[in-house]
Amino acid sequence: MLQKPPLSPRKKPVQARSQATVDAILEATARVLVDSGYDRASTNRIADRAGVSIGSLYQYFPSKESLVGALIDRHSDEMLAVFLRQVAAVKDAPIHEAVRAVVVATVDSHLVEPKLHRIFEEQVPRIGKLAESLEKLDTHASSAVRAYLLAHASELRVKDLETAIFVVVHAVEALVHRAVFVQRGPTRDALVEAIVDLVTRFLAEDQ
Amino acid sequence: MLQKPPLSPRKKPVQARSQATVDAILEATARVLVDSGYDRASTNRIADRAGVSIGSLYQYFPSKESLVGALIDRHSDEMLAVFLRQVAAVKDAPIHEAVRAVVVATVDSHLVEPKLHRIFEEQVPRIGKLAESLEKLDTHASSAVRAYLLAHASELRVKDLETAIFVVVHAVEALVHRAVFVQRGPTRDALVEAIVDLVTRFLAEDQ
Amino acid sequence: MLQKPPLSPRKKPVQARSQATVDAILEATARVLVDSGYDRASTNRIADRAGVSIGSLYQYFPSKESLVGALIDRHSDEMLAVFLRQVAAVKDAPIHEAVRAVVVATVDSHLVEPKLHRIFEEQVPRIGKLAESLEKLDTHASSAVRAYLLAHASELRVKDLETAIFVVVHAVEALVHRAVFVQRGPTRDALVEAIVDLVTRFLAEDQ
Amino acid sequence: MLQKPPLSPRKKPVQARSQATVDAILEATARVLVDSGYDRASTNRIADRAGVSIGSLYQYFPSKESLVGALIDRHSDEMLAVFLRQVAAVKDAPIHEAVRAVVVATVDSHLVEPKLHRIFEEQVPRIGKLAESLEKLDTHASSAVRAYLLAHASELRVKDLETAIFVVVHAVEALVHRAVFVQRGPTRDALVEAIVDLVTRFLAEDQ
DNA sequence: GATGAATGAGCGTTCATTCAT
DNA sequence: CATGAATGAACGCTCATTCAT
Repeated sequence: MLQKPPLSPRKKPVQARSQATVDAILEATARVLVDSGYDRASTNRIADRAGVSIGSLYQYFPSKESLVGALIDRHSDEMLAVFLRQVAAVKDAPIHEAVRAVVVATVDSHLVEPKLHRIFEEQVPRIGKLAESLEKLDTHASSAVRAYLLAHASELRVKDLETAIFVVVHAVEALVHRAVFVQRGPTRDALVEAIVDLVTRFLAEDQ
Repeated sequence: MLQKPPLSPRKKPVQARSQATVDAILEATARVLVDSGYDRASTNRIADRAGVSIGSLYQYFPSKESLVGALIDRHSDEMLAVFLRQVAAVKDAPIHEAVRAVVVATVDSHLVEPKLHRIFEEQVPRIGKLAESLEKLDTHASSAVRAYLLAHASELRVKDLETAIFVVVHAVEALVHRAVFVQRGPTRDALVEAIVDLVTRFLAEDQ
Repeated sequence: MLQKPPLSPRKKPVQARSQATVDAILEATARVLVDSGYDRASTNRIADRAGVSIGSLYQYFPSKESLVGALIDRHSDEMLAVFLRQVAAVKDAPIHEAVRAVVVATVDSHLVEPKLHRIFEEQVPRIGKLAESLEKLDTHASSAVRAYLLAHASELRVKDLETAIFVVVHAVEALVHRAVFVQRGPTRDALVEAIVDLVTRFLAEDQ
Repeated sequence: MLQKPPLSPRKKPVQARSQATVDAILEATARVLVDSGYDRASTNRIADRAGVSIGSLYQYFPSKESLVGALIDRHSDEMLAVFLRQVAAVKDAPIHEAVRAVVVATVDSHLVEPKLHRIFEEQVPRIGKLAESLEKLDTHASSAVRAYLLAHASELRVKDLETAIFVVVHAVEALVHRAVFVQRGPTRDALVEAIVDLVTRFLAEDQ
């Protein structure tokens, strides 16, 4: 379901043109969402910005929901790439270091297109297929965390692994979201330290 | 709930009639939001459901935003009442017990009108005045937590109190929200235990 | 149809109260019209400003049209009073002096409540009974001019008196309206001179 | 009136379809205004009458104001064409003849679509952008008069040219409007004679 | 395929007017 | 008589979607 790098080279020219159109539409969607917000992001406005007719837009995306869903998917993939790259580097590191990497990676992934991400989180209704798209990131992040924790099970103080994953992933995500987007409250650095502390103490005994 | 002491005797009967209408409108708003979601909750539909003309609705609420905002305020007050009542009971209790009370109180407050709460969290765009209303609960919950932590500062291992409050309040809220509403994931009881553990270890040394 | 000074003193007390209410409503109408314009001057807003219930407003005025019509009548009476007082003073004066008096009187009558007058002229649709009310001033001004011209017929160069009256009254009115309200164009004094010149040359031979 | 020289060949067929729709909408606007008056001329009614969806109306006119403004512009252009054609023919004629031509041209221009013109003058509120559109005719008529008077300055008795233009244009317009639309009063022919007399005596010495 | 004109249900909101109290 | 809560038709306008060209 993810569009990975060009694995199937057949019909490239046609696909290349199509892909360019699709990209233009998705780019326009992102820009209109950021500029106008979800409620005022009409498909006509998006087609205009993409330099594409509204008819063409509907050729590639059968509904507004599918269009926004595709953009969310694309954005999730980008965030996930940032997250996984950083987390992969510490897959053998001790817990404290790994936790810090997860928190920082979460922050960095939130900085990919922060305005767009904020609109996804705060304006797009979590309904129908959009809800699924918006959950995608969690699911994949959970997998990465699961892999690490399974490999380091002996160092953990928590017993119920699935619950721990759930707690860690969602606590980190919620706190980072607020750290990145909400003005009031502690500085971002102070928060990162606190989140690392919170999660580390939860997962492992003091060494 | 009306007419407590005769402080302002003028317009009392008038107000009673109005209040009934206002209540009917707010009730209808809640029901329509739950049944149809925020996007399909039109003011005309709400007025219909309230058994009231659209004109009456606009006599009491100058805009859809103000109507939803009023309902959010009302709902926040109810949740807050549940939360504060339970938290007040442990204001002198040791940290572990207090944290458990906070987590359980958060869960209970989420069960006041869970479907409505979910709409507020997941469908109402965090924009303009609605954003403020949606923040109300956090602000008040933070105050309660602040009061407790200030009184128990000597027992805490965290130094930066404001950061700790921020972390605790938002982590608990985000995790409870998911515990209550999202089907996949651990059982609610397991989660409550884990959240208590997470927060307790963060705030205080093992005794 | 004009309310002249208290000619029928019976039932004074009752009428006094009613009259006070009516006056308050008319005053409020004038103020709301000036502040908000005709389109946004709702009967509810007017009743509010008058410190009177909407029900009472409709007790005295059966429709918005009748309310605005009454205000136009009242305003026309005030303008007419100013106009007639000044014109009466020159009823035996030579034409040039009389014409000047008419023009100046027209200007002065436009300054009674200029903002209100402008709204009557530029925003109130000339439809139904309102059209009649708005014509009232013309009719009475024409009568005054007619009386003068009849008395000075021998000095006139124009033969068709009714046509002359029509031309004089409406030309003066249109030009004075623009002189008073429109920013672009000549200064008011220059215009007054020109209007006097226009009308004098039209009515009489140079002496 | 379309497609004169092939200057911009792109979108020509497209434009033709659009232009037909725009024309239908403007025509319907004129008819609805005449039939129902400005206040009852709703955009939905106009779209209905044009045999076009309300959405199409708003594709071409972003607001009711812009729609009525466009119609006023179109109508002003038509009136102006009639006026200028007749006035141009006498640009070298002596004053008396030129004045007569101006008055007759003003009458004729008022007969282009008299009912519509009356609506514009008497029902459309002179507010915002509509005020500008409604002034358009005056401005252009003034220019034509200015050109003539400048060319014939030596024959004039008035010294202040701008004031004279102002007086002539607005007096003629106001009187013609009444001559054409108001039932009571002198016959139209008598009025035309009187207006010509009024203006001629004002501008020039008897020859 | 691409185009963009066209659609129309539905939205939030206003306001002259009525009528039970 | 006065009140003001209640009414509801109607308004200007948006936008996801369709379909003839």
